[in-house]
Amino acid sequence: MTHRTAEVAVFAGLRGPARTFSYLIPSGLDLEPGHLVRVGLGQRAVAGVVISLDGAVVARELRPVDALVHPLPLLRPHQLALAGWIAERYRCGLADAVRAMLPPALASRAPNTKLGTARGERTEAIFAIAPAGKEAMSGGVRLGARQLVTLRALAAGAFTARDLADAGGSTVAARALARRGLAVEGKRAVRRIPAEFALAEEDLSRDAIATPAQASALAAIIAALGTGRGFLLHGVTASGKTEVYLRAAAETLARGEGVIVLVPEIILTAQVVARFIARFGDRVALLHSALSAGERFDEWRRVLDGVADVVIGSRSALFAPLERVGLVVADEEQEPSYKQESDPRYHAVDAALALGRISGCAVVLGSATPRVTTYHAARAGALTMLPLPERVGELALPPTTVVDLRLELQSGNRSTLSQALRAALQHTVASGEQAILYLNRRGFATVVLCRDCGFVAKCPACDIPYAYHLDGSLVCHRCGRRAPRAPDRCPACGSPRIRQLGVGTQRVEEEVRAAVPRAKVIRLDRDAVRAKGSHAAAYERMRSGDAQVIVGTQMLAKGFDLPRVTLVGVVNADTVLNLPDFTAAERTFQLLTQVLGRSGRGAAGGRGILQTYLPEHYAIRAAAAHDYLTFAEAELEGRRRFGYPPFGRLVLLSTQAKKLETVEHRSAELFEWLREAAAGDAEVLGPAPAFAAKRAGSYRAQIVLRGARPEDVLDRVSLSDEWTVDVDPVTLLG
DNA sequence: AGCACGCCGACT
DNA sequence: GTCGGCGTGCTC
Repeated sequence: MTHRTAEVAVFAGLRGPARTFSYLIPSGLDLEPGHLVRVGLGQRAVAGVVISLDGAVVARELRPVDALVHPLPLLRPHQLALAGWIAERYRCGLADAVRAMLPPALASRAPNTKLGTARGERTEAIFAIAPAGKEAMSGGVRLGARQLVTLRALAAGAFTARDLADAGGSTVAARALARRGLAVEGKRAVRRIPAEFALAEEDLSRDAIATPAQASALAAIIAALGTGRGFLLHGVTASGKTEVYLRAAAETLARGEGVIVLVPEIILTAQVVARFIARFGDRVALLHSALSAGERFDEWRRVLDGVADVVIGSRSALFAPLERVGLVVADEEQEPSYKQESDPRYHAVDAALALGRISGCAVVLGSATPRVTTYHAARAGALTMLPLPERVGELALPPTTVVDLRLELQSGNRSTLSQALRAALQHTVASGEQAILYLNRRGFATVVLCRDCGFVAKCPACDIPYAYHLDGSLVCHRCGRRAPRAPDRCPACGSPRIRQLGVGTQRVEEEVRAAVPRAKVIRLDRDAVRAKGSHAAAYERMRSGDAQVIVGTQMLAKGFDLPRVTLVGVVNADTVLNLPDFTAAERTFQLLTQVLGRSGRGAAGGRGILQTYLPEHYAIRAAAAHDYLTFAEAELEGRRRFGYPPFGRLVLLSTQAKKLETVEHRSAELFEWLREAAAGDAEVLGPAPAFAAKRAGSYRAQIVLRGARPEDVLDRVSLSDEWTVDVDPVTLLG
């Protein structure tokens, strides 16, 4: 071989699936996989990462690599191996997988990317008054007004830019003072930890002594460090999973290996994050999507430099460049947000298990309500089951009543609150306790409906019913389109008997206010939470006892650890259950369990009330009985019957176009190709309109492959980029 | 993303 | 006869 070549994933913003390009390695340039390089692409110079060496089938003139951007590889060998697994499993380009492993600031189309040279720690300027400055204050030296204010602030003990600004001074003035010898300037390392992660004192005391179940779970995990073993830490709410994570992490660090902790929605699990920061301090790097590009880069850089070796974040934190990974934790492993819904469409928990096989790290999946696929794997021995059966401090799970809404309706109660729920609410408030009322609007939005002809006001672009808002306006919850006023006569038949029907948080809130007029009621839903920090504010109002009842949607299900809540009411337990999706029952059970877990976290105990039109359904009965095993058995039986995961795997192919005809033609054509290509290896289901068949003016259709290795079928057809491919989708509702 | 090539309307 | 619309297609 005369010339060495490098396969390079380029960050050029190319449309379509990310591709790699081959380049010659100039002699004398010592390239390794993972190196960041600059290469020419067309007219431009772009950044890219070397993925492999000497893999090119040289069938053309190759251009040479221009230069090495950073002397050290940015991706560790285990990361490149994981990228390979992702590309293979999810049928995406290797370049896509590699791009997901680098901070966006690096992997974007920055033309002349330079890697920041800082050692990973940011610094801020700090100032102090000099002796000459003190003399100057007593007069004699001419000072501008701003400088004088700044000098006084320094004399009063201010030293950061923030202090100076608060006092009316500025860093500019302080620098000027420093140049004149009246002040001194210095630097200090700064870690910007967002305020919501600041540690509450009680978090420290909660790191309690391990229970026997915690101790044996911990021992099993520690014994498995380095073996690549996967675990399911199956513990009910408040059973102390976080403490197990913390101790396993400490042991891993003691062995000189790094730890990755995945959390679903960082803001909602701030307690977990706060406890890790409390325990491990500056060794913690936070990586999640709410950070700015710069912050994210800084945290990533701290990991690369080895300054931080505990990484906490949402799914992409799995790709942190730790030199050695000893332990990966995925908290709340059932959360669908672990699936990335853009390329590469990986599932972070499945990818974590793959990383375990690649690097030998132990992988701990934690959940009170694991996916039945995970539970099945644990029962079959692919994962080790670690049960944490009791709530720490012997808190009882709240006894829960199922209310049959059909009977309520028959007895003439047309309110959204059943007699039982109303009475419980009144009793709770009268006893000085607190209540959470949960409702799921999805699939159950307030619609405007004509009582005479059945006309429903719909969004013209999406063909789904408009949601009625209390101010009289109509809003499409898919595309955001608004109609300022609901019609007062039916556009179809002219009847005036057209009005809203259904349940929204606003309506529940009103009925709650009517039921308990003396209570303070907070509403928390997507509309109410838009203002930043209102989630935390609502939590604080409940925690302080300022409010007694909170009414809201999904976002109540997590993180609300309120000891004075003794009643959780679910206004409509079965809305998710009615969705046409293979995970509908599982999501329902998970949601109900999570919401019920908000009740009875204090000494006063608690109870739950589930309102439903399907009181016999196993998901609802099992949730009320806090019986995961019964739920899982029933659910797995159903999955087995229909070949759904874990008994078969799925690939979701979806497409969209402006014209219905285009979509229909395109999907019929692909369906036929797939049928031939599948050759019995997989079932081809469809083509069908997507659940949201029309969205933002486009029609959508989908085809589902179901089988043992359905993605293999894709290798035998050529898919145009009009199709998106989702291997192991977490929902088929798209 | 850029920047080519490429085939149809109103202009010097 | 030419300038230019942006519709596919390629970039190692």
